[in-house]
Amino acid sequence: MSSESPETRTRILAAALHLLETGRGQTVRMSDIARRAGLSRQAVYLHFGTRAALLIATTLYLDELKDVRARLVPSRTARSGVERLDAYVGAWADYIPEIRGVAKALMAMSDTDEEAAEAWRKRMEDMREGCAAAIEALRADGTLSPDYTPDEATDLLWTLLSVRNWEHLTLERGYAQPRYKDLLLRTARRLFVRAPRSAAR
Amino acid sequence: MSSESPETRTRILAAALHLLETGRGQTVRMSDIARRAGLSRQAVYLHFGTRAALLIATTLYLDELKDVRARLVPSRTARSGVERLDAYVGAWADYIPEIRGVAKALMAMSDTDEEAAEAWRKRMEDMREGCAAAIEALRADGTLSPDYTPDEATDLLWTLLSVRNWEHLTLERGYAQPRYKDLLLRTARRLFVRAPRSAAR
DNA sequence: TCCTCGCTTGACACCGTGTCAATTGACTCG
DNA sequence: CGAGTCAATTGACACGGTGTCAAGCGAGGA
Repeated sequence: MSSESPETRTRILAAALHLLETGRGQTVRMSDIARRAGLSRQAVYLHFGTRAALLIATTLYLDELKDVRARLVPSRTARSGVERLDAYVGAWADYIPEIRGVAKALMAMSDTDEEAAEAWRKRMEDMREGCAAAIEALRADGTLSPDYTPDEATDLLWTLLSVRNWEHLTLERGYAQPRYKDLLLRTARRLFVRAPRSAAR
Repeated sequence: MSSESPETRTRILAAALHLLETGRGQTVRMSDIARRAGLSRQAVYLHFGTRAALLIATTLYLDELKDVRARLVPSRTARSGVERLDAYVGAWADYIPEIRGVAKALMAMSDTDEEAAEAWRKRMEDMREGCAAAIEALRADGTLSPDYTPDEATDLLWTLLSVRNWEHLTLERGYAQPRYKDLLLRTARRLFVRAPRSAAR
């Protein structure tokens, strides 16, 4: 078995990642991903059984630590608490959604599916070690903001990466169908005064 | 016309709000809302033309300022920067998603639909005045954290309320179909090692 | 008595996800 | 060289939530 084609899988992941990241806010259909990967829609389903599977695999495919590391040095020029918050939120905006919601989701999972929860706890544990290592590297570089102890920074990073993994799940991002977007914009301005449409004609 | 039934509309909104807030993470179908309001699904569509319309109307139906005000006093006991961030994020978790994304969404709108964008800008302006008034009241009460100047607090509140209005839009929350939730949990643990399903049998 | 109007029932189109069956074409191994 | 394997293909279809349409019903007012 020479051509087990992990590279095809990678091509799919790259296509998905590209579409998800560049077309931010755009709905990404399975067929879009397939087309960009130069494959049929069904080929994607052969590799990843479901859309959910593909999305999760895509987030795991990210070289997350590298991506995140570039953002980890918070602005030292921010003066007020609000400004610091603002800078923080700005830098991490894409990773923040429902940080607390993630914890709740994990708890909920552990209630309903012990086996899956265990797998995830393991994964989170691994990730935490990775975070600690990355933070240690940052500290060694002297690029870690002195506002944070290594432990604090590890906490932050870990939380944020957890979110990165879970945001597709918790927010169900990308499940919406495209037509809703337009509908939204078209109806937004008139619906606040809209009267019941009594039997037309 | 004595029974123009604005109260029916309110009943629908209350039903939607209840389901959206209590069943957090649960998908809320139009039929669910209708059932809880004691109406048929079509009656809901008569009052609000689309799901999007209903969601927007629901967020506007909130007595947002009152709701938010209870949360506006940040923890004074938090010591480190991380802890303060943590307390902040915890308190506002439900309002935070994609704070920056909201701004982007507004910008995008102004590109594509000038009229709608103008209406929203107007609305945002109104809301900002409301925020300033609320913050002034908080300051007068002495309940506003001394960490924030009134202007800063107004900024914060306004941003957060903008998000509150837009989260349903930007995140398309609630559009997912329920079966995906289960699929997600069931497939999560096995898909990372999943091999292509070659022609079965 | 008739008409309006809010609401009902029941059916249907749309469309993205996920499934299935049959086929193609390349590659390896006897 | 032929058989078997396997990735990927085409084409069709079921599912289910949103949104639409037509016809009807019943209460209240002129």
